[in-house]
This record gives sequence, structure tokens and C-alpha cells, in this order.
Amino acid sequence: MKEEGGDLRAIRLEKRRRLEALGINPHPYAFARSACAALLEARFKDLPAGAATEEEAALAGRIRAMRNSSLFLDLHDASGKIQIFCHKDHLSEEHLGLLRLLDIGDIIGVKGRIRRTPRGELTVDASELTLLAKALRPLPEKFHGLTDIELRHRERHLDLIINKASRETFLCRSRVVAAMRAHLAAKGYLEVETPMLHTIPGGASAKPFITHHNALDIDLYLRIAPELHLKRLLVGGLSDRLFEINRCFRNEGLSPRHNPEFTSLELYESYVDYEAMMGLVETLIAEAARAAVGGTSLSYGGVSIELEPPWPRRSMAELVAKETGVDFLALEGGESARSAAEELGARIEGRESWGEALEAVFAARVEDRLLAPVHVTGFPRDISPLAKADRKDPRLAERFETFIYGWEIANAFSELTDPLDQRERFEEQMRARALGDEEAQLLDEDYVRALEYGLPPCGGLGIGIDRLVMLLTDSPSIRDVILFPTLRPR
RNA sequence: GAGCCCGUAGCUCAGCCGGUAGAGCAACUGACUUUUAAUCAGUAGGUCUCGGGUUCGAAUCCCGACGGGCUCACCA
Repeated sequence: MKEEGGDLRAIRLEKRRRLEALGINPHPYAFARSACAALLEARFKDLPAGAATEEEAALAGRIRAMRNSSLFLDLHDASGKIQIFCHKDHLSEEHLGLLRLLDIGDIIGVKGRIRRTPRGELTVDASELTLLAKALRPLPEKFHGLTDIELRHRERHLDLIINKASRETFLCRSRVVAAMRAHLAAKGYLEVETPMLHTIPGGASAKPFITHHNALDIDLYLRIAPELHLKRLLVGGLSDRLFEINRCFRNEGLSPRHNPEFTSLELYESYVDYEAMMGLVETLIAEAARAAVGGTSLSYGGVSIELEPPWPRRSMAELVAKETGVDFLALEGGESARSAAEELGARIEGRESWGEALEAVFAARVEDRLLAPVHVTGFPRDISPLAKADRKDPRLAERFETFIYGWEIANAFSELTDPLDQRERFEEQMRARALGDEEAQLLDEDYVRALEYGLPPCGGLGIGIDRLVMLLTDSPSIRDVILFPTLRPR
């Protein structure tokens, strides 16, 4: 039976054997570097073509191209690319022996003087070569690279070696998260970590993953949101302002905008209401954009989006009325709301409450038109079981979602702090669940108990990091911004 | 979960009105030695995703499975 990789791998295995026969360890322990490609490029940017220096550098990286029978190598390190010149006259017989057994894809260390070739390429004149890792498998082709989407996701290491754009996307993601953390730290928000394993999945309406703890012999759920634990921390007074940037898990369908595990920022602040969260969303996302693209103007899928605050605020009912001519605030009860929603083309099953019907119309008719950033306020109370009622209209909650490019990017409320009200809301949810709503929330007695010790008035906010990074990196799929997206095993 | 599309060499792709598999890059041998997707000559490389079926004959047509992409539904 022929192994995958076939001859190409066998040839490289043979080269490895020959290297070992020469006393060369194909996987040594360390290599002392004095520079990286970008550093040298910056340092010698004014070195004219044809000029040589006396300066020696030692650098390490992966061979990505070999030209003129290995006379020229392209060496890529994490910072960039530099050319290596391997002339027989400058290398010992041992180094030439190594050179003959090198392949594209091998990781090597190089020592030599810096010069710029007459053609203008910054180059290390190699006087020493060190094998740092022998590659047994060939890299994808240099010109077309690795384009197969499945392979790029399954073998992210290859994608990162080959596709510069992919590398930049993930570097950008890292900058975005770092910028948000830095901004929050500077404003005095405390970063915390709360459990991934929940005994009752709460804080959102979603289907959880179930797992089992053997020693305790109990089922546990991968968290669908950190919300209830974070608010417990406000009860405890650990800080008046805290946040968590971490993974959530939802056992739902996959799509270009849904991965079973995704990253959210959740933030809670005592003594403020949801108004404060609007400003914070704008600041955080503008900061993220500056970190990602250097400004607040961006283009996603050819659509220009301006993120410079402030962003408009519109109520859900107002947007629906403007789009459809139907004012849901003038409708009484679920029945009339459902029939109106159905007439407007929303998907209605027949059990929907007034709020659910309004939201269904909003989702069907309005959502995907909200390209420019907008805070949508006036969310129905009955789809917001963790939010305080609107102080002016009891049918509504003090909740908004921020939409950009038609996507929900942020979700925030004046958090429900009254334990008696919270219990009633949970009980409403349990009734909906009994009637077949699988995603209705579960009554969390421990959480209600915590509220009974007194949760200060507070605002809470969640931002979907993956979708934000998609926008900021112009990535068409969530899998392009998650290093190892969920795939069926092959 | 439903619909549409895709799966050929390590990679990127041709071939798909059925006649038994091709190119470029990568690899190997050699030439060349200041190249930039280096060039030139030659060589080797395939259970055409898998399993059935139709046929004298299947990469090609049909059915099924597996994997992927997109759309819809659910959702962030």
C-alpha cells in the first residue's frame, strides 16, 4: 500500500537519511538568531543596489523558493522574506553537502554578510547553513498557492505558510482583540474568566452541547453565554466594570456566519443603563477598526462602511413601520401582531407573542438593509428575558442591538436586576419551553438566588468578535477568521 | 434538516456529447550560475473521493455513500 505523499515523501525521507549519515541532525534544538527579515529590510532600506556591507546576520526561516540550482534561496520568517545567496566559494564542503539535500519547505538557519544585489534584492551571502527542520512533505505550488477552501481550513498550517492574506487576517484579529482589551483595561474594566462548563446553560436562547463529568456523574453543558456568571460577579462587587473575551458554544447549524464555537466580548458595568453601552460599543468598534485597518472607513464585499461615531439610534418598531407601513406599537396582543407579520412576509408558526411577531418582521424586512452602523432600540420585552422593561413602554425592553452590514454585531441591555421580576421572566420562558420552544431559557435558581442579594443597576453588552473581525478583514466566511474552524473529520 | 454546485498527480487546473489520463508548478537527472513564477533538455509520478449499476468498453452516463462550497431554515 502506497502511503499518501508517495514518492515525494520517500525522496525526502531518503534525503533525511543521507543527512543523518553526514552527522546532521534533521531536527536540532535551537538556533541563535541576530535578526529577522523585516528588521534587516528596514535597517538597510537605503543600501543601494550592488552595495555590500561588512555586517553579519544570523537568521532562520523556511525555504520557499530555490533558484539557479540553489544559488538563490528565498527564506521566509514570521516577519517577511529575504533572499539567501549560496555561492560555492563562500561555503565549506559540509555546508555545500547540506545545501544539496535541502528542499523547498525545509527550515534552516543562515549566517552571512548583508548586501544588496545589482538587481536590488537585499541578500544574505551565506557563509554557514544549519538545518533546523527537514520537511518530509512538499509545499503547495508557489504561484497559485493553496486555494482549496477545505484544505485551507483543514491544514491551516499550510494556509498560513502559503497565503499571506490569511496570515494577515489572523494578525489583524489579534490586533483587534488586543486593542479592545487595551481600551477596556485603560478604562478600568477588569478582565475575568468564568466557567465554560455549566450545570444549567443560560444567558442566551440557544441549544447547548452536552457533556458528562465522570467523577461527579453529572451532565454538564458547554456554555452558550457567560452572562449569568458575570452578573454574579457584579453582585459580589469584584469590580464595578468587568468583561470576558472568550468562547461560547452553540449546538446549531454551520454557515458562513456560524461556527459552533465562537468568541464574544461580554461586559457589565454597575450603575449605568443601556445608554452607556451604546457609546461604549461605538468606541470599542472604532478602536478595533483603527487597530485593524488604521481608520474607521472600511469596505466589506465591495460595500463601503463608515464607522466613525456617533451612530444613529432607531427603534425596531420605527424601522419596521418605515419599511412596511405597519405600526406594531398600535397593534394589541399576539393575534393581531401575528396576522400582520404573516401578511408582511415573516415566517409565523402561530405561537408567536407580540414581540416575537415584531422581531420576525424586523428580521425578514429590515435587518439586511442596515448596512451602515445603527443601534436598534426598542426590543420587545418578551424576547428579552434578561433585560429590564423599558421605563416608558412595558411591552419593550431597554435593549438594543447594533447592526453593521445587516449583521447583529452587538447586543446590550439595562440588565434585569430585580430577582422577583427575573423569576417571572424565567417562568415565562419555561412555559414557552413546555409549549415546544427548545431554545427558551431555563430557570436558574442559583442565579435568581444571587440576585436576591442585590445586583446593582447595570448595563451589559455583548459583541461578536468573529463577525466583527470578518467585517474588518473583508472576510466572506467566519471560517476565514477562525484558525481551526469546525469541520467534519475526513 | 432541504435545494443547487464541486471532488482528476504533492499543488493549481484541462479532459466530461463513453474508447482506457494531460499541462504548469513541485520532484528526479543533466546543462546553466547574480536569479526574482529563473531558463533549457530529459525522466518519473494517478485505485480520476469511495461503492454499486448501465455498457463490448466509464474519469466521462445513472444510483448511493463520504467530504467540501453556496443558498434557505435556526441562530451570533
